[in-house]
Amino acid sequence: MARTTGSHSQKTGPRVTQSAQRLFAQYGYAAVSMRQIAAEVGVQVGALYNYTPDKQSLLFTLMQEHMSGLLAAWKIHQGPENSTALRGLLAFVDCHLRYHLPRSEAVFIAYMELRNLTAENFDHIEKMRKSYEDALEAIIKKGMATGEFKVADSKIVTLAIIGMLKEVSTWYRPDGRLTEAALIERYQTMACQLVGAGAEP
Amino acid sequence: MARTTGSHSQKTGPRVTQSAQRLFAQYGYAAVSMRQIAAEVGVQVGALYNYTPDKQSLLFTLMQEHMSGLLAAWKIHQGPENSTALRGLLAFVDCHLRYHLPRSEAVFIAYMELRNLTAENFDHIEKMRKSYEDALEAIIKKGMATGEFKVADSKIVTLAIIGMLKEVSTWYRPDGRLTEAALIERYQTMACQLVGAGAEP
DNA sequence: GTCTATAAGTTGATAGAC
DNA sequence: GTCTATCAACTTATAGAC
Repeated sequence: MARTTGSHSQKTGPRVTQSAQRLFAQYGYAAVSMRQIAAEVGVQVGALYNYTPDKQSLLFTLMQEHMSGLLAAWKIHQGPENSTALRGLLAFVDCHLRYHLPRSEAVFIAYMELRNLTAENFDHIEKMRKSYEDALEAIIKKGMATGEFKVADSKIVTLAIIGMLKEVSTWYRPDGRLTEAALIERYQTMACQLVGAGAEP
Repeated sequence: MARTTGSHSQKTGPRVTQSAQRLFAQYGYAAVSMRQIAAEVGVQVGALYNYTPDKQSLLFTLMQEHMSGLLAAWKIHQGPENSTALRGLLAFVDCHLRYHLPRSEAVFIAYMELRNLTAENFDHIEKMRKSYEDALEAIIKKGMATGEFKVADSKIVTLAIIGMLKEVSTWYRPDGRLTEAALIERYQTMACQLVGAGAEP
């Protein structure tokens, strides 16, 4: 299994992705050069093109995998179809925060770099974002139908909850005042207040 | 009052600012070149430097004026010191949305371009942002003290309300389904729900 | 105040040696 | 798989003519 001198293909690939993620999150896609990424990985710039066809693909892959992971997490986490809307809402808040809080770099990129995607890459990501939003709105509408929730406008409340949850990623630190569990509980309470649901079960 | 050929100083200055604002909002600070701004203004690149010492100042001025305007708007809008916390909260939501909704470009820049500020420029803007956040938290704490609000954690609720309000700027369009007044009312209601206040007065 | 020309450096991406 | 060398195009900012 002798390899060519200097071959590290089992390691360099992931390192390229990780370095791109870190640098894009810190400085922004447009402000980061391929040479900076190469330096972070520890190779020369030409070597990067063994792992990505171009800079744009690096960004798209990061965002696409982040959103796929989020939708997959929700699919697993949402539980049975016949549960109550209240349980669905609590699960959504729980799932959202558990997925986002340990992924601050990917979250930052996902929200900040949409405009640096090419048109077709943007459409792809936007569809995924929309389907996530729709998952929450479906819960709200269900709760309105069953009478569990008292909501004037499902669209506005959906966006308000999403906004409230997104904001957490801008300040949360793992070593902060609140544990993750305590934080989730507070946001579950606030989500319930926004939909006019009594308390937690 | 004869002017030098090609002199348009009374017009070019504002146009530089406006063009920078539009382009930074659309493509991001790092992705926009001074040549692009010049082209949008309708001058050659050298002429821009009659109006700004450098590109960074263009960004800083835009953000600084946006935040100054916001704080000034709140100073006017907040009303008498001895009013109720509930009135204060309603005024805050009203003021926030009325200021932000017609300024989508400046809002976008203010939230997206913080990391492209130099360290000292960032500190300056961050202080202003913090004082705005503090204004809301003061209202929440007052309501907790008077018993108007039932809130477990003033910091978290402050951030949740800010997050909910910020999110509006990502989708609001003046020609949308809801009038500005109707929108404000819905967000006032949701803010009241988050602080555990009864209804609007 | 605006222009053109220029400085000095960076960019994304490719070709070919090893 | 990685390197070096290279490309053409682009970057911010300045100098000096008009």
